[in-house]
Amino acid sequence: MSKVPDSSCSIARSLGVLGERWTFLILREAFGGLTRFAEFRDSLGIAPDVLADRLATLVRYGVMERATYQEPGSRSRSAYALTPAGRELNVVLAALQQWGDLHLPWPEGPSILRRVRDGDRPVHVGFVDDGGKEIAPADVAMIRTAAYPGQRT
Amino acid sequence: MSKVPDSSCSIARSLGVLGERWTFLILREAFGGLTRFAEFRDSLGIAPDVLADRLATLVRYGVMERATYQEPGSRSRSAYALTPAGRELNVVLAALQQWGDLHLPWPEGPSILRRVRDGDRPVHVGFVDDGGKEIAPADVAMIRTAAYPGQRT
DNA sequence: CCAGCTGAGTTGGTTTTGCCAACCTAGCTC
DNA sequence: GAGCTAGGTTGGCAAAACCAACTCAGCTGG
Repeated sequence: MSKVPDSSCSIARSLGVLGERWTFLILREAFGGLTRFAEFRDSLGIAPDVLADRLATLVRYGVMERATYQEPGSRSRSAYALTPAGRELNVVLAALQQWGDLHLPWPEGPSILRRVRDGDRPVHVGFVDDGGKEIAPADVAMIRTAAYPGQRT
Repeated sequence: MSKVPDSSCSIARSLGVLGERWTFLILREAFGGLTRFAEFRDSLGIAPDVLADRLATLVRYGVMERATYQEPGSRSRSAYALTPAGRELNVVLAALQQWGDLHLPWPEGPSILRRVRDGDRPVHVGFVDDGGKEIAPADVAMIRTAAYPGQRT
C-alpha cells in the first residue's frame, strides 16, 4: 500500500510520493490557489479517479491537507490545501520551471516569472551556503555517508 | 511522437521530458557516474525496453548524449552522458533530495550530503537574487505574463 | 573457423495503470 | 419531494510497464 519505496535514497522516496503522473501539475495548481476537487479536475482535465488517488497520496504523506469547510447557506465541502511541507516544494517546482524556460523555450516566452517581492529584481533557484551566499554548482561536492547503499534503488 | 506537451507552462514541458517513471532515477545514476546501458539496467532493475525508451527521450531533448566509444581490444559501444543542459538538472535532483531528507526521513539518516567543495560547510537549494544573495520563499513573487493561458494544462 | 560470450538492445505476452463515461450520495433549494 | 451540485466511486477499454526470451554484432578461446 505504501507508495514510498524502502530506499535509503531520499530522491527515490520523494518520487514515491510526488513522481506519479499528474502529481506535480496538481501541486502547480495548488500553488496557484486552487483548493477544490472540481477546480483541479476542470483546470487539468484529469480523470476524477486519478485525481482522487493523487490527492489521497498527497494527504497521506503530509503534502496537502483536507479541510472540511462550510460556506453559509451551503453544505459542508472538502478543500485541499498545501501544508508547510507542501509549500516547501515551491523550490522544486521553480527549479523545473527554470529548466524548462531555458531548455524547452516557448515562442511567446515564459508564462510565469519569479521576482523579489518589492522591486522586481529577478530570482532564480540555486545552491546556497549557510551564510546565504550562492555557490556555483561546480563548487558543490556530493559526499556519501555510511547510509549509502551497496546496490539498488 | 513528441512527449513535450504543447503548453505555455514550462513546468508541464519539463515534465513531458522528465516526468515519466524512472527518468529521474536514471538521471540520479547518471550524476553518480554511470554511462552504460547495462549499468543503468542492473543498478535500477529497470526493464530494458523501458530503459531504451527513456534514454532515447533524454537524448532527443538534449539532456543526455549518446557517444560511441571504443575500448582497445573490444568492439565499439555506446555510452550515455549528461549534456550541459542535463547537468543543470543537478539543482532539481538536489531539491527533491532535500525535501525527502526533511519530510520522508530515513532511520539511518541521509545517504548523500552536499557540501561546499573546500571546507565542509553545508549547502542547500534555495531562491537567489541576481546579486547572489538568498531570498526567503515568502519574498518571492510569482508574476503572470501575457503568455499566461486562459485555461488548461 | 566455429562456438561461445558480452553489451546493447528488440520482441511478444501478461499485468498494471490510466482514461472515459456513467453512476452514486448528501445536503441544499425550490 | 424533485432537482441541483460538489465530490467522489465504479466498470469497461486502451496504453504503458513488466518479464522473459530472443537477436545481433564483434571479439575470444579452442
